[in-house]
Amino acid sequence: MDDFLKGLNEEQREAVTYGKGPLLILAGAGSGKTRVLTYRTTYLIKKMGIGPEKVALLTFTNKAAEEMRQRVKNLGGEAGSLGFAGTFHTFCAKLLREYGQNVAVMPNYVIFDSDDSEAVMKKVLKEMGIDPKESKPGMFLAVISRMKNDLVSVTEAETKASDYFRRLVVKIWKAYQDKLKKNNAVDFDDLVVKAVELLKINRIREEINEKLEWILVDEYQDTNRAQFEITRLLAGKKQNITAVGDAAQAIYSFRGADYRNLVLFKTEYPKAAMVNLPMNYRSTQNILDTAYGVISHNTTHPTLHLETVEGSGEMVNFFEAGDERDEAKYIVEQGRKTAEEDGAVAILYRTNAQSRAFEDELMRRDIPYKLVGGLRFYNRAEIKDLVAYLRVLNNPKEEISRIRIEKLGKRRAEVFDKWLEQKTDDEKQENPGRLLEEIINVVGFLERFDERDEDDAARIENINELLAVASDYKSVEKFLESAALSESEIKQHKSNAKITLMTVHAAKGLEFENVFVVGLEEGLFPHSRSMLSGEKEEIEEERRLIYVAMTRAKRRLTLSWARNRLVFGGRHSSIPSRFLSEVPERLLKKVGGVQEVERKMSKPLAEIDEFGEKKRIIVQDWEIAEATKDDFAEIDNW
DNA sequence: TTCTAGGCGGTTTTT
DNA sequence: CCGCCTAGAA
Ligand SMILES: Nc1ncnc2c1ncn2[C@@H]1O[C@H](COP(=O)(O)OP(=O)(O)OP(=O)(O)O)[C@@H](O)[C@H]1O
Repeated sequence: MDDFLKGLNEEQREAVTYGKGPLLILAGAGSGKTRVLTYRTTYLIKKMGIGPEKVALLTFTNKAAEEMRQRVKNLGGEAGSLGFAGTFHTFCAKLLREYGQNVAVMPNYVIFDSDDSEAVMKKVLKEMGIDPKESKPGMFLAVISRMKNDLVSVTEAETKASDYFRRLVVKIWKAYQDKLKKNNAVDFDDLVVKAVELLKINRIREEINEKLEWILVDEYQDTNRAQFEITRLLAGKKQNITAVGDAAQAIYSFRGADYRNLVLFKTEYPKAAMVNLPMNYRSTQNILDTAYGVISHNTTHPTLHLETVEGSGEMVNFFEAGDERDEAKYIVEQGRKTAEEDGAVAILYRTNAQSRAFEDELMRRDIPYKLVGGLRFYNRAEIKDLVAYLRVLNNPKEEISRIRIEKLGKRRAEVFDKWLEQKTDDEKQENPGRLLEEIINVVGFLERFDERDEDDAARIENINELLAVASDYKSVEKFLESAALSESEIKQHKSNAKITLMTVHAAKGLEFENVFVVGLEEGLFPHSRSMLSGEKEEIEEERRLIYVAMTRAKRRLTLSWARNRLVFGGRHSSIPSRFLSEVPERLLKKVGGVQEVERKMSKPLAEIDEFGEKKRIIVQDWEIAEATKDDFAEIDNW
C-alpha cells in the first residue's frame, strides 16, 4: 500500500487519502486529477475497506468513463464491481429502470436519442400546423433542452411565459412531452431531469444513499444544473463527495454546463476540503507555455501557469498548408513517422467534418487509424431502421419507430406485423441478435442493397456488425438501452491503429505522445458560430477548447492551418486563427517549408481514382493557392 | 405504393 | 458537398 502511494506527490496523496466529507480538487491540465480519482477509488476500497459497490464514479462522456474504468483496472481494481462507473446519463437510465414508477416512468421505458427527439418534434409541429420551414424543430428542441438542463419545469416555464414565442414554446413542449409519454419514452435530458425528481423523494434517496456512500465526479466544470443536482442528492447527508475540475477546461456550456458549479460546490459544502495540484506530469514545458500563452487571454476565469516535472522539450511545430489536403498529407506523414517511434498520435479538430480529408489521406496510404465520433454507429440509417423493428417488438405502440418502419415499405411493415403477431412473449425474449436476423430474413431487409455498390457494401457490413453486437445482449430491452446511450466502438480501418482522429471535445481527459491541432483558422477555430454574437464568453470557450487540445500532448505538439479550404463544396480562403498569434513566438518552429514542391510532385498520385471534373477543381485550387501567395508576407509575421 | 430526380437548406461541440 | 424532403413518374 505504501508503494501504491509512492506514485503520488504530496498534494495528490493528501487528496487520495482524505477521509470522509466533501473534497474539491481544483487543478490544471495534466496535474493528475483523474489519477487522484482513480487512486482514491482504489484507496477507499483497499485501504479503508469500503465495499466497491458503495462507490460511484461519474463522468460526462463515454470516452472519459472508459478511460476511468481502465485506469482503475490498471491499479488492480475491478471496475466492474464498483457501485457505478460511467456517465451521468447511464447512471440516470439505470436508476429510472429500477425506480422509475415513482415518477411515472414505466420499467420498460425506451430512451429516445436526438434523432428520435427530432422525429417527435417534427410530428408535433406538423400536428400543430406549424410550418417546419418557418420554425425549425431543432430550434425548439434546443430551447426546451436548455430549460430541462436548467431544471426549469414546464409549469414554471408557463407561468413565466410572457411573450408570444415563449407561450408557443410551452405549448410545443407540452405536446412533445405528451408524445414521449404515449410512446413510453424518455429523451436524453429527461433521463437526468426525472432522476432528479426521483432522488428528491426522501424514501428513495435514502435508499440510494445507503447503497452508494462514496461519490466521485470527474470534470466537474462541465456539469449543468441538473447534473449538479444529481451529485448533490447522491452525496446526501453523509456528503462523501469528491469533485475534480478545472475552469480553464470548461467546454460544454452549449449544453448548459456552467463551470461556476465549482464555486457552487464551495457554497453547497462550506466545510469542503480544497486541494490544488501544482505540478504537471504530462507535457513538456514548451507545450504548457504555448497553451498558457493562449489561455491567459481569457479573463472570466482564473488561468494557471502550469509547471511540468519534465524538461522544456521540443519547440512547438507550426505548419501552414495550402489547402486541407496539403494539411492532411503533411500531418499524416508526420504522424506516421512518429507513430512508429513513440506511440500514440492524435489529430484533433474542431468539427467532425474535418475528419474527411485526413481519412482520405490515411486510406489512400493504407495507414491504420481510429476514428472517434462522427456519425454515431447507432445513428446510421440502416442501423436505426433495424433497431426500429426491435423497438416495435419491444413496444408495439411506439409510433416513432412504427413510422420509420412504414417508410421502408408498406408491404414490409405488414409482413413484419404478421410475423410479430405469431411471436409469443417468450419468443420475444430471445437473443436480440437472433431476432434481428430473423427480421432481416422475414422482411427481406437486404433486398434494398446491392453489394456491388460501395456504399451499400459498407451498409451490409454495418448490419453484420450490428448482429454481432446485438448477440452479446441477453434481452432486447438491454440491447436497446445500450444502443441509445453507448458509443459502440466499431471496426476501424485496421485494429492496430496508432493514429486517432477526433474532435477536441472527444479528446478531453485523454493524452497522446504526439498531438496535431489542425484547422486553426478564423471561422473554423474559433468557429464562426462563436464569433457571431460577439459575446466574449463564447470566444473564451473556444479558447478553452484549444487549450484542452494543446494540453493533450505529452512530448510533441503541432499546430496547423490551411490557407484555403473546401467548405460546403466551395473553396474559401482563410486567415490564421487569432489563437496562433497568442502563442509566444519564441516557442514556435515553422515546419514543412518544402510542402509546395512535395505537393506538385505527388499530385498525379493523389488523383488516381478521381474523375475529370474533380481534377479541374484541383487545378483551380492550385491557381487560388498561387494567387494568395501575396498573403505570405503578412502570414510570415505570425 | 415505390422509386428517383432535383430543389433546398445547413454545419460546432455530446448524451 | 451532403442529406432531407417533396413532387411527379413508373
Ligand atoms: N505523481 C505522479 N507521478 C507520475 N505520473 C503522474 C503523477 N501524477 C499524474 N501523473 C501522470 O500525468 C498524466 C496526467 O494525469 P491525469 O490524466 O490524471 O491528469 P488530469 O489532471 O486529469 O488531466 P486533464 O485535466 O488534462 O484531463 C497521466 O499520464 C498520469 O499518469
